[in-house]
Amino acid sequence: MTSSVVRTRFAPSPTGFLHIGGVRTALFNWLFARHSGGRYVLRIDDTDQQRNVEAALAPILHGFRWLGLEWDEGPEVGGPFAPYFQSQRTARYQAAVDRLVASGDAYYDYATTEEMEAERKQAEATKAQFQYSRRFLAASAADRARFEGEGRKWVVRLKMPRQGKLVLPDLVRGDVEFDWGREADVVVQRSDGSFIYHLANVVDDYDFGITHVIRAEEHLSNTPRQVFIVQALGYPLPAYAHLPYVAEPGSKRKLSKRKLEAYLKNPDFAQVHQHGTAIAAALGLTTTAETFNPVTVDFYEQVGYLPHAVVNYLVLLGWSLDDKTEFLSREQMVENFSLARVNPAPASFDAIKLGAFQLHYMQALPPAEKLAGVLPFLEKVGWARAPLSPELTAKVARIIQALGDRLKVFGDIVLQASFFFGDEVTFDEKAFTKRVRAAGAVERLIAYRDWLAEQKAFTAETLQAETHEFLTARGWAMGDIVHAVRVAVTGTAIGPGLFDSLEIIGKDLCVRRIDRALRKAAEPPAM
RNA sequence: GGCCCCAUGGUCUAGCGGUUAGGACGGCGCCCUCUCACGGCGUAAUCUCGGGUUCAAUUCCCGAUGGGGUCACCA
Repeated sequence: MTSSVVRTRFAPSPTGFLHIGGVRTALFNWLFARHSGGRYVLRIDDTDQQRNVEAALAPILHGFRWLGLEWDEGPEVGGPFAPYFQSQRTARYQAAVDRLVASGDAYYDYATTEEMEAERKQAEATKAQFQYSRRFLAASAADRARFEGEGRKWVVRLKMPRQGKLVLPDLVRGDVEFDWGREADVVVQRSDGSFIYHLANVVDDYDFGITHVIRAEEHLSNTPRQVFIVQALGYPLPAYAHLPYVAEPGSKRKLSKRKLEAYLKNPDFAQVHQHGTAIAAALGLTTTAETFNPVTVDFYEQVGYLPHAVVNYLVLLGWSLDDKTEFLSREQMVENFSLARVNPAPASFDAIKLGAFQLHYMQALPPAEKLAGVLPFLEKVGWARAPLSPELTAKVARIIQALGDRLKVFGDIVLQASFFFGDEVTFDEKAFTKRVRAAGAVERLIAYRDWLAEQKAFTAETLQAETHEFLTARGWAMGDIVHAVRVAVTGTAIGPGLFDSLEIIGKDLCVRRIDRALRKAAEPPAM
């Protein structure tokens, strides 16, 4: 299985969610393989017999595809070393355990959990370093028969060395040293016959010809036992690179998808979450902490981020090209990526900064692509249905143009363009009070309404020019009319340029909406 | 607690002995302006501490402190 070609892997367990930290690790594996002209493998760690592996895996595979992190071998694409599911590879693990036992590097152990726990407590009490006595180690068939006669159950443990040091070369951290004597005789096969991750992991990496194990730092402490298995089995040692983990917003603790509540106390994180939630609400999506969380990539797809913005943000979390490059194309990333430039310190997740990348790439997006990106959202709220008529296409294109940079994510369309669709408009009461009920506003609004109804060329450009004349003729300023008209016509005080809005809405509807606002202004304010 | 890792502004980072410590996000101020965004200009803010080594330490070494990871019949 030795190969001179670089082979990396990412091994998600099918949990149903693609964690942003996991994506960063996967991205670095992907980039390293692409940079080296190697292969990137996706392996599924489903040793825990879960029920709906397929259902739990689908969103993860979908997320990777959305981000453009295609795998060369793995689920759905196959490959020369299939199967890529751990649950289907147990024969390989059994063979490895048998060899380990045969060579004396592992043993059947018959200690009960309680007995093991007692030894651990004992060591703790005397402040001694815990080291299993191995008194239930079965050295022979006779031992096994005896223990089993006592009704004991076996487990297979590694017989770890109790002397010497392991010097582990790490591509990110340099040499890391461990004392073998501090490593426990960990279980590799459970009493039910199933296998522990570390064993499966080593066997799979060997079987798949993985040359570089690039994973998060949390695995560093577990590496000695894996190295022991590698060596006992006579496998070549892969190169290791332990990446810093992605930390919580505003903290250095490891990011976890289970702590949404806590992260929402971070104002920046909360702001991004709230923006997404508003879009989801407009789309009628039911959102839960599990399915709708800025720690999960799903969130960004649902809200309408550009995948490359997410990738560009993530590649810079722990890696940099130089002192000033912020925006990198996929090609630049592949060309320049190196493990040597990975920063060993953890980096906290900053959703606002991700938003800055999103804005940048959105601004650079050609109008046709914006139109395509916005379409699914329009369909979801029922403002449009594919295929769009030429008129609707033109209207949406015009709206996107008018929205300009206000359209930060595709989902913003449903938040910011509602008054361009349908007849009725919902008035923002605060804005209505401030702008329409203001002193003199109604009179000016009536005058403008009558004037507007007479206008022939109803384009933003001419409306703006003509409005100026309208105002100077009366000695009014732009501010005297614009705010009330905006609220009357769009219902809200914020939005695209007023004349763009008037043009898109059209004369008749503008007049009707102003009339409605005037009627509302004539009524007493609702409490 | 043991072991291991880490340490430049609030955040992401550049720096690999001599720099006015650079960039980005965010903040603040001003400008632009029909609102909101965008944009422009400006501005504040960083080398955790203590010892060495050296003519010279943010940079190299040691220690402390702080932060974090990991110690399962989870992955």
